[in-house]
Amino acid sequence: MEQTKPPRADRQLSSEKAEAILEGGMQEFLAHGYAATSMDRVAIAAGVSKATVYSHFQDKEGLFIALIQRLVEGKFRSVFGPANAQVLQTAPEIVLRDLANRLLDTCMNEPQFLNFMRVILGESGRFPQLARAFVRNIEQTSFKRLRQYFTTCPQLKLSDPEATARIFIGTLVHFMIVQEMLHGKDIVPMERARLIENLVKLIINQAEKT
Amino acid sequence: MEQTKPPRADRQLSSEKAEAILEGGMQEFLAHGYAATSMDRVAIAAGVSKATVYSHFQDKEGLFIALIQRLVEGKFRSVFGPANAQVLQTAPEIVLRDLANRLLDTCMNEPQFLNFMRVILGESGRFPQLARAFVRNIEQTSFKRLRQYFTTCPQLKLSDPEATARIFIGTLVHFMIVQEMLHGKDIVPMERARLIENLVKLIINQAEKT
DNA sequence: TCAATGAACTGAACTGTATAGTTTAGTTAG
DNA sequence: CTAACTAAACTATACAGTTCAGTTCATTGA
Repeated sequence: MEQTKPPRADRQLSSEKAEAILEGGMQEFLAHGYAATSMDRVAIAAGVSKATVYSHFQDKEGLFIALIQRLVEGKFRSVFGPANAQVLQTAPEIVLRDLANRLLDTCMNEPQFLNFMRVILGESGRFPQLARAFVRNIEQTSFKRLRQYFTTCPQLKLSDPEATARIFIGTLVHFMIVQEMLHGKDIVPMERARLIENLVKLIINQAEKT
Repeated sequence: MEQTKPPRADRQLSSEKAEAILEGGMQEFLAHGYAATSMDRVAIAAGVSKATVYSHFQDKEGLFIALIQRLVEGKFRSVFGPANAQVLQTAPEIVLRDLANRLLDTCMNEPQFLNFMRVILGESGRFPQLARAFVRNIEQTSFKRLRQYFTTCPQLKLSDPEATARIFIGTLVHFMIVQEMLHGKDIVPMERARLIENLVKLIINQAEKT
């Protein structure tokens, strides 16, 4: 078969290649971590020549940083869910339960999210700027949103909304880490709904008490 | 120096060398992660020849697994602190506050602990058996201990001690991850005592309510 | 309409270094 | 004497990053 027909003539646009490289780099880096990822495999995954990779990004570290920054600022920023508008009309019990469920759902529905967290946590010693970007874009945002809700919700009068927000998010994130990331589901089983129910009640009762 | 009993069946290798290799491997693997650690540097760190490393351990993966298993079962098992005996006489408020402080202290006092967690979390996708060993030896143990306390403490009558234990530990572990591991101290500052105070009050009030 | 230009890209070879793991010849110590 | 150990060389592979000759294609200019 001597055919060499190029089936499709792609327009040579630099930004499309850059996009493909970031996409291929995401696959590789999230699957194997920083050190175990090779630039040859990134180029193959991106469907691009190695030289093109190095014409768009300075080096392996530069690609990795650009890639993680992008994920932190875009793709995974929505993990902690957007706040609805008329939540203040709804009972806090329901709002909080829904929020918790949405937060944990997002981790399951984004299959890459667990690997993303693994890379962020595993490389947080060698790439502290990426860890800080994660905190700034994801943790801080969710703290702020929840504290805001705790502060403005008429039925809730918490003495320290910020600390309560930390307890809420911390409980759920740790649950996700132990059950999913560390494969603890069968070792320390716990129904998601049961944990959420207790967490929500703890906060509601606290508010009623004051 | 008293000598060890010379067993004969299998190969008899010096346990001192094995110890040194595990120690050197710990330094290297915890500092650089699995993929970025070289066996040459492990041998140098252990003060041992490379051939000796391979006579004690089958390969890099075998050394890594043996090493992490050991850390999980020994060195870092105490992180979540031993339970005292006469705690049941003390007010729960004080017991829980002390427990939380001890838990967070241990992370600071064991400077390697953060890197240990980074490796466990970062490699949990490629070494699920190590992640499970971590859950079995550290998370499960602390859940059990705290649930036991919640169940037996006369002043506390929690409706779900297991879930409450998860909330307690999850809040503290997440705090440690965000503030220390992800370098979030300056981005999302939070006094440790303030968080602990709120967490403890949340649980105490819940108990009084019932 | 048709070259001609030039920038983006390709594939493959290439450099230099690092790696996992083995082998060998020789040394130490019980 | 022997078994653990050492130092160093060695094999074979992989990697980051570069170079280069050649291809593709859109734009230009006549």
